[in-house]
Amino acid sequence: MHGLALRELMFLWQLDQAPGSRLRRVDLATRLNVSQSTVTRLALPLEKLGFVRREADPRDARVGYVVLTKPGRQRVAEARATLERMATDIFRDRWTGKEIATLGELLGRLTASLPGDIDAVGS
Amino acid sequence: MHGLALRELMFLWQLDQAPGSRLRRVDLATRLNVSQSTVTRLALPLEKLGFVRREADPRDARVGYVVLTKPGRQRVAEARATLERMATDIFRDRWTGKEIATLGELLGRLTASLPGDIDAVGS
DNA sequence: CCGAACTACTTCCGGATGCAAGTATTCCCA
DNA sequence: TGGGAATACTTGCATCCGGAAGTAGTTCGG
Repeated sequence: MHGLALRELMFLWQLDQAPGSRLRRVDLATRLNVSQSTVTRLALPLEKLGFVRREADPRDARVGYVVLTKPGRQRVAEARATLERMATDIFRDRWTGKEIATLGELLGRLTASLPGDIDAVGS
Repeated sequence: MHGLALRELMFLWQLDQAPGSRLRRVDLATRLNVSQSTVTRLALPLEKLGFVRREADPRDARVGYVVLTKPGRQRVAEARATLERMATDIFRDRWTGKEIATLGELLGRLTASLPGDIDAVGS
């Protein structure tokens, strides 16, 4: 049918980068910059597809881990590869390494100096 | 209660910049980078608040203009002022004019070279 | 002058998301 | 050590949005 939505790839990718391929749901939410509800809802289909699996914490019954399965890791590798190809196509022959670095640095500083919510423009 | 949402300000702002303070709904959608449905829905509350008014085209009965009213223009001016204060606060003492210019130029080139839809990552 | 193609707009539908409320569990201190 | 505060998570609700479908009107070729 189709591949992963970008946000699903980011979801799996974070797990792939995490030690033990596992993350608490709160931490995953933080790293993805989304709410906990979103993590809950994103996880469901990925569990059904067998890309992630739930695990409980033996010490703290509140926390639920999301852990990347073997098929999940395989899937991330493929998706990352095609995403990297896309990125390469975008930048090759149009951007120098220095320009990319500059953009990255400026964007980092910009997000750092931005307020959390600029949605409401005072009356 | 509260002020305008950012997207409502952009809506009114586009009208303010347009010749005659009026725009066809399609063109407004294009300038705001949103769908026509969104323009329809955004316009409704703004009409009720009296910031914009509908007008028909005498030549073409299909098109509906959105035109900025006098209170609307007043409101845009206020909101723009506070938005500019916010922007000034963000950049002052942290960014040089040259850095802002560089960021703007790089972002422009980036969006120009980006594909429309990168939401699906091929299987 | 007629109908097909096109255009402008609205409405309906489904997807995505955050927040608030609810549940369960753990922490901490008086 | 008992109970309020804090934490992790899920679910319900409201909002926002784009695309498909529907309506109305215009254009153009034959």
